[in-house]
Amino acid sequence: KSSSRIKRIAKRERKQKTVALSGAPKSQVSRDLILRVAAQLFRQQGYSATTLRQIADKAGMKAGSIYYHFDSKTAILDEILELGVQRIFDAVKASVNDLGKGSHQNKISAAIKAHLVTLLQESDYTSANMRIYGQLPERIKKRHRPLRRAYGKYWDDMLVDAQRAGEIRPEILIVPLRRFILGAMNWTVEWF
Amino acid sequence: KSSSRIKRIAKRERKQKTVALSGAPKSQVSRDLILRVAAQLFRQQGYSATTLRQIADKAGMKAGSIYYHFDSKTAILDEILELGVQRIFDAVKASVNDLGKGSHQNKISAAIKAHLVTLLQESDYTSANMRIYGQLPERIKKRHRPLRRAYGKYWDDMLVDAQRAGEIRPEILIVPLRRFILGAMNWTVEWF
Amino acid sequence: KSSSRIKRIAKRERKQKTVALSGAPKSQVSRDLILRVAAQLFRQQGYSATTLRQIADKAGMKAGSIYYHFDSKTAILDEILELGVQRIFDAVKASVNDLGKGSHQNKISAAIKAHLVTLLQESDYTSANMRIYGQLPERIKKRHRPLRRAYGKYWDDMLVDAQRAGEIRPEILIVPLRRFILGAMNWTVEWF
Amino acid sequence: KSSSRIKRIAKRERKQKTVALSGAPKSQVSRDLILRVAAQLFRQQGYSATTLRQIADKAGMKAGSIYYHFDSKTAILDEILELGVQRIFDAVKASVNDLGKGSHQNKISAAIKAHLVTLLQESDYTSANMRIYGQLPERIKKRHRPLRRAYGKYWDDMLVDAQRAGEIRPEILIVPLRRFILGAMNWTVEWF
DNA sequence: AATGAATGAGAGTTCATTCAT
DNA sequence: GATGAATGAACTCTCATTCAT
Repeated sequence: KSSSRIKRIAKRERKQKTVALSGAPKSQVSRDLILRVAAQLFRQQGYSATTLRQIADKAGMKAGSIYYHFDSKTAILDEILELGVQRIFDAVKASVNDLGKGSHQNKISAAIKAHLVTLLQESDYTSANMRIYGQLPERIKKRHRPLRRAYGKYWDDMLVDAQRAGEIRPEILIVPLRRFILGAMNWTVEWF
Repeated sequence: KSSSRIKRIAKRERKQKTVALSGAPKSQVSRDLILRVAAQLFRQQGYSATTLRQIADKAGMKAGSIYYHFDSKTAILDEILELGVQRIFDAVKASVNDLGKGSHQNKISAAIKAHLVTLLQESDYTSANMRIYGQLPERIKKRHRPLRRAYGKYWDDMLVDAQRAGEIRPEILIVPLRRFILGAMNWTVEWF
Repeated sequence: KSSSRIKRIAKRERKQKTVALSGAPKSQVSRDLILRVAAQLFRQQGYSATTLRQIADKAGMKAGSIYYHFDSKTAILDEILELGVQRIFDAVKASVNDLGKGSHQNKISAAIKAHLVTLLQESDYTSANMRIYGQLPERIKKRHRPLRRAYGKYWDDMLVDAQRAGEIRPEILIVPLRRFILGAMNWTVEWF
Repeated sequence: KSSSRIKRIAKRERKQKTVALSGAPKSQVSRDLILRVAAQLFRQQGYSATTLRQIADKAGMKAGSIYYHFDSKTAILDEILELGVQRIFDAVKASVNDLGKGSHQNKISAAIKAHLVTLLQESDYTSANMRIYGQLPERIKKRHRPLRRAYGKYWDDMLVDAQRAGEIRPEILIVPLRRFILGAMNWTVEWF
């Protein structure tokens, strides 16, 4: 375990050097490719039904080569899981900020639009998220809960503000409302 | 392939005889237990992340013993997949038939109620169905398509009749309507 | 190990009682049937490719039932291995003895005829012997060496007598001669 | 089935390239080693009594590693079965061709010599063939019948020619004659 | 940056064997 | 005498992972 940690750190340093030297990250291409095909396969077949060899095949390389870019199969999963949420989160925040000052309704509107657009654009990552998250072992889910909670909190805050401003009826409970909105949006991606 | 089908049928007949004689089903108990715990695990972790040893553990037996009751892991899956749909289908048909003559709205109402009640009662089987069906290899899904199609057709017929009778607006497309109704109902089970 | 020995003895005693009471051994029928079908299967597929379930199927019973008659799969094998040699040995001895006084050539002639006739009559046992003996683990072969040696010795004695009487040329070595005769005869059974 | 055949061919080509480039065959060494020790074990213990772990042990590797070189246990068997016949076939053809023009007797003589010499040189493969072929399931034997038939036909043609030329008495039936010759030769290998 | 070859842990499965009935 | 149900050990096979090259 400890030796693996050391190796991981060593690898990271190597990578940063490469980036620093070339200006344009070289291996980044393969890395992204792996992530994308992995996300597709995870979505179609589930996480544990997907083989590293399948991923490697689709990415045009051999299974062993993946380990130059990632430490393990879970490392790929982790990154996909994070990307899926993070990209939406970023897009939503950016879109709401761009709005500057607006009614709460406008903000929520913008957030919904940004969420949906990103969802469909990055559908590999996001849809993989939807499909497989529920079936992952607790150990893995735990690592991603903070980010997911943060995104939930962001919505809750937005909705609470709107409610305080009287734009949402006072008797409505915020948390179920947020769950309903996000749930509804997320499953649109499954309709296609 | 055909010989395996013959064996399956032969086994079922033998079993029914035993039940008929003794009153108390003997090995059926183990069989049902295996099915139930397998459905639970499939639902929680997905099909391929679930081990036969896990199933056996939960059922209080050893992995090898499962093969006295089922031919393979897929055989368990197949039965779960079928049970999940069949039980709902049966309940819905029975409920609609019991109604005898009634308005189309009443029939649809009864069907919805029966579907939902069975969904929640047999939630192991039905919910396993929902969760894992999308990620199974084509080869397996193919086997279950006929039954699923038949159930869809049953609803379509019912809805078409209602539309002809003027109880559903004429411009509404039946297939998307049916998909929406079933989809909405099925995902209620995930809310809990 | 020791408890298994005790059980085996207990079983034997029980069996002898049954025989003593009924006069005509009852379970002997099943026993013989098992031996015969096992010999056939061993011959066709080899010892370890043959399952107890296959044997049981062919004998019209269930795998577990075999254990009423035999202690183990090897016990069946042992008996087949012994029967194959013993029956031929007995037939040859009887045939030679029946001859009373005769030339050595006549004796050898009679022995050959008896060996061949029995070989073809009891072809299940004898042919199983031929085919599988060479591939058995040393541990098993060891148990059957004494009987096989005894049969070899019987022939050697007969041939030595013939040689002393001048009916076999003196420069011929007996052991290779015997091996050639028996080998040639045994493989006739494979020709059909 | 067809995809597995394609893979096999693809693998062979890749390997030949490697050989051509490096001069020293790399993984071919392991492959050949596995084949050789497997043939030995199959011969001694039969096919189904032989474990992949036994093969791996003798080849100085772990059981799983075998699957880098072969698709399955049967794939190893198939190759051994083919090699055993093919090598003799090739040697016999070469030897007869080298003879150029000669009497039919000379040809047959050369064929017999080549068959015997190869039989004893490659005794692992050939002797494994002899011993286990008879006990294999029909499914496997079927795959190897064409090659075996071709070799039989080669001898038949040669013998027919000799008979037409008057070097074999006309009343002799060729097929039994060929069977006798090949049978007699093949069993010499068992004498040692 | 990538590959060929190997490994070890664990998967699904088979099978001789046991034993209460 | 025979069976149904279960067991445990061992089997073939898969797969994430490693590492020299």
